[in-house]
Amino acid sequence: MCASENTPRAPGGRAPEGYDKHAFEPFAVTVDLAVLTIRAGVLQVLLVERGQEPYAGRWALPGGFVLPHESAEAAARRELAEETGLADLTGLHLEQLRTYSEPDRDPRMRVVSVAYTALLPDPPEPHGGGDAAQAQWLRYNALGPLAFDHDRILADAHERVGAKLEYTCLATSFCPPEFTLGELQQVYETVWGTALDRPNFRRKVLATPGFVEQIPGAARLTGGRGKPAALYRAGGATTLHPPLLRPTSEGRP
Amino acid sequence: MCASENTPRAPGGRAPEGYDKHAFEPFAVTVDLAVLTIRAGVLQVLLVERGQEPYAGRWALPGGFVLPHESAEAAARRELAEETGLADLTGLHLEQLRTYSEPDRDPRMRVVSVAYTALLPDPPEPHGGGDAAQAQWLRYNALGPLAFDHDRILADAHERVGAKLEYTCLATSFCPPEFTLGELQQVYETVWGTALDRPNFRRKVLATPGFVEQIPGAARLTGGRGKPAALYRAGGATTLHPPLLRPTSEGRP
DNA sequence: TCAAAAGTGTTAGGTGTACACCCATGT
DNA sequence: ACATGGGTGTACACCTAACACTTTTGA
Repeated sequence: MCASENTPRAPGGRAPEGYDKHAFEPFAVTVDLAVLTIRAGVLQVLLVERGQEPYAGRWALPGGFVLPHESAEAAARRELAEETGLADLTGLHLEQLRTYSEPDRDPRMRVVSVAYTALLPDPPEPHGGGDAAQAQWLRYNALGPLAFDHDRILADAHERVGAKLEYTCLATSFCPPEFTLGELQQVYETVWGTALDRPNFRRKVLATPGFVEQIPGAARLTGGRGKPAALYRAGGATTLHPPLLRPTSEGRP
Repeated sequence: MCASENTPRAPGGRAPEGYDKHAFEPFAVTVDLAVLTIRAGVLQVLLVERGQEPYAGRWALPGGFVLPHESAEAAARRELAEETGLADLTGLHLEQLRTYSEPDRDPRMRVVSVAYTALLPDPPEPHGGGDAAQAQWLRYNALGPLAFDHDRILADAHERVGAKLEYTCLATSFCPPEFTLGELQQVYETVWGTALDRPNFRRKVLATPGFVEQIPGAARLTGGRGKPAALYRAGGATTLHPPLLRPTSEGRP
């Protein structure tokens, strides 16, 4: 609820009379970013190395404080720009994941963090913008334990992205403006960790109106060899009907 | 992120040296509850009437402040118990929806709210517990505009619940411990607002292992007339494979 | 005997899966 | 030629939707 007169229990059981902004222990509100990309068929995550305690030397998700006059989403967008050095975040998919609020998740103070998932096409080299600590792409597999509860946040992000690939057109967010169906399929295979049947994948994608649209006449050689692949753009649709379910989707209770 | 040394921009651009807890404008962190139930085939929402400005006289979602030493989920559970007067929240489905953080969503101060969706079986009469304002069940349709951004929160909750009915066993959370398949179907029909084919619904549910399990020998008359319906319990499964898609699921871009 | 609600059967058409096959290109 | 990756065809199992039909109760 918003600050209301109903059950207006400020810490200590007193009502926040007149909404004295400093009458109770403040919460810090931050954003955490799970930024994913696919480079060379490998799922990669943007991480920063911590220099101080706690968790000094560990990798952590990028993020930062939400400023007084911005929304959490605006904060996420700002932090992402600072961390990657990217000026234009066009083609970026940014989506709220969930909020993590365990009282002891940061040993120093009470921090409530709104986590966001961002998907980037191609790998913009993470040039640390100015004062920010250098951010780096690391393979999603082969990560030691991260700082704070960031392991869990990252796992939640991965799970969410995997699920949304099934029933949305999200996969194109991993792809550059022009891509082949093979590249699109590789997104699914990389995130899901399973191989897909190429002919069936192709039919499924093309049968979904608005998922992709072909760029007439364009083609590109992919592996140096083989038939040049037709190029596609992301279409206008956002949802998949019917969904593109992962194989062996049975038995995941 | 947690409060870290990376981009540690406290309001005003200064780093929060030593994490002075009062060095910056505090955020209030609250929870909002979208509590849904189905009574007599009608979707109902638990709401409280506001007595003070802003939005005096309007209906609002129940909720309250997150206390310093509890998680947002614990706060949601506590507020729900206070608001409904229910001591045992067994059989309750409580799930984080998303976080709303627009800077101007509460005109009095900066309030970041973590919204939760709760589903209750049957209608526990909302006996206002002690000091809390009286909460009431209102029909989901036929709601005037709510206070704050609660219209949007409620719409998001409805959308989320509708979507989760498709691929999870969530529907049993609307039902009492023992229910008929007709009642279960009514949950789907009420939330989705569409009629379903009874024979096919029945087969679908029974073919999903762990969705429901029959109580041997038990039966109940439902409409005063007609054949008594067999009774079922919720099973152990949580996900539906394959999903139970809403009809006319096409063309929802 | 009829209406109402539960429950069963049947069938036509669509969807997903698996796999065989052809096409274009570089080496 | 042959390997490599793109693209097409096809057959079969399965699922779904639609609807006819039977069963059990109260009025």
